[in-house]
Amino acid sequence: MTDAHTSTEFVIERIREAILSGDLRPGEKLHQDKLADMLGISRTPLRTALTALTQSGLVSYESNRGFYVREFSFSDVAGAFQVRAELEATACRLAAFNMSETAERQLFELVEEGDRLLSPGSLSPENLVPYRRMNVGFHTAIMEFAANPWIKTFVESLHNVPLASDRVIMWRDFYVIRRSHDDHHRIARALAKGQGERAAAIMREHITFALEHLHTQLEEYPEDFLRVPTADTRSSKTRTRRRNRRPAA
Amino acid sequence: MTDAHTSTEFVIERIREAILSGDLRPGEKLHQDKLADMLGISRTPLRTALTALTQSGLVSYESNRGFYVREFSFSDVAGAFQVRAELEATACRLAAFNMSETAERQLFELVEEGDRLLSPGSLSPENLVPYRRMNVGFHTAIMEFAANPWIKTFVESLHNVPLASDRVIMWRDFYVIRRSHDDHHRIARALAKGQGERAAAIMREHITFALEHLHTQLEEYPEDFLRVPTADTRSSKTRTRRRNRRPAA
DNA sequence: ATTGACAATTTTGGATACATTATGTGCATA
DNA sequence: TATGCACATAATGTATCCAAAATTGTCAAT
Repeated sequence: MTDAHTSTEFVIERIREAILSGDLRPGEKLHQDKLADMLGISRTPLRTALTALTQSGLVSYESNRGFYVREFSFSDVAGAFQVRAELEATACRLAAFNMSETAERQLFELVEEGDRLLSPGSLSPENLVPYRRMNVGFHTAIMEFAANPWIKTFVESLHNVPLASDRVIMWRDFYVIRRSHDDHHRIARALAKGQGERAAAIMREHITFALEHLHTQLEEYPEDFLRVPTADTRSSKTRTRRRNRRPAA
Repeated sequence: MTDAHTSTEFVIERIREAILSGDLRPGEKLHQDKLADMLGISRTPLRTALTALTQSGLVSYESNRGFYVREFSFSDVAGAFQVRAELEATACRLAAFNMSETAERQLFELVEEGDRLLSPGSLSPENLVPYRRMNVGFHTAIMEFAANPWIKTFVESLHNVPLASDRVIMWRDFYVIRRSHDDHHRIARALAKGQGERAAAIMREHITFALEHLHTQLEEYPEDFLRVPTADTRSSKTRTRRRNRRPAA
């Protein structure tokens, strides 16, 4: 199934999934004993997993107080899109210099795959996952052609921000998807022709619009999304308690 | 001394320093028992520290084989500069919208501090550290004004790439420093006037040139820098051993 | 001499036990 | 009633111990 050799690696993946899927809620305390029990392991590999997830940004940590599911404000999400737009635009600019025959073919195949999935005139539920795979593949491919590993690394870590994750697809409005896929067409063609700046511009807008659209969708259909914790989830009592205690130490 | 409350946090900092300073060489194996002994702690907090450092990119890890000081190719370093240039340019563009009175003042104070340090007409060894602090402060300040935490996060992690770290200063050629600080002047003024694009352009070149300069310096005075591991540091024997064994698993 | 198999040793990964720090409760006091 | 302190409780951080895996060394066979 997974290629995780150690239980730590296995648990990292388990918890990441639980957080991104919303099984573990933002701000929720990650109780070591309880979690270890649930997962059927001891605290040692669990703690290892949690520190790893802390570094990759999904979990927050305070010395001697423990781990929490990290909370993201909407401004964090917006910022993630902003930076992703820049990074992937840069990827386009760089990729334009490295487009081999096979690279071109790979992009066009992904684009055609998208065409097939959208050809019915709507995105059926069973095509949602394949479409997402295609989408991820397209963006990833370009970052690989850019041959700058940092871009891919950072973009991946931005996908750990819940609503900025590429697992969110705007499936409600077919026209939006169609248009988004049209961007892919143009980006692929631009790259093939070595028009790096053009590809970059389309990509930047492609991602910037995704944020804008997310924003409007959030207001119209908030129930479609996991709650974004703008307010605090913990009781105000606990919070003041904490504030008062900390400075003493 | 440090504000590390746990020995894990303390050890993370110790090891990071050791790696960035070159005490621990790229590719070197991080032996758990030995390291724990040296640091006077048990393996548990050490392992925690190592997984944390793995995620932040300074250490590499293979299941059941252990931790190694991560090796960076020159192309990694170049890529780090490239991405940093884009990120900090973006920071400039964003910061231009958020320039408060105090923000302006803060920038100009840093610039003036630089003027003072450079006024003798050369950068004396005892001024090297203050200059570095000023430099870091300047770049950090702009990223903070940009109000997008991701930028700062990623740039910080790029500073973990040995030669891309801001602890490397090109002190040999005073004109280069002077010119670099002149960029700071212009960036500060541009931001103060709300000229985001201009500031971004200067910043991009500011960092792009730093890479170019590093490159020439590396060729002229390689002994000034810690060895960049283009070739492998481990014995070829160990390496073939590994290659042959792995596929069996 | 080289290769391959096997045992011995070392090293890593995980579980448990212990120490330390935070949290919560109750009581005394103002 | 509210506040502050002391103690009890619970949770985290670290050390130690055991199990599993990898590395090393030995030896026979070719």
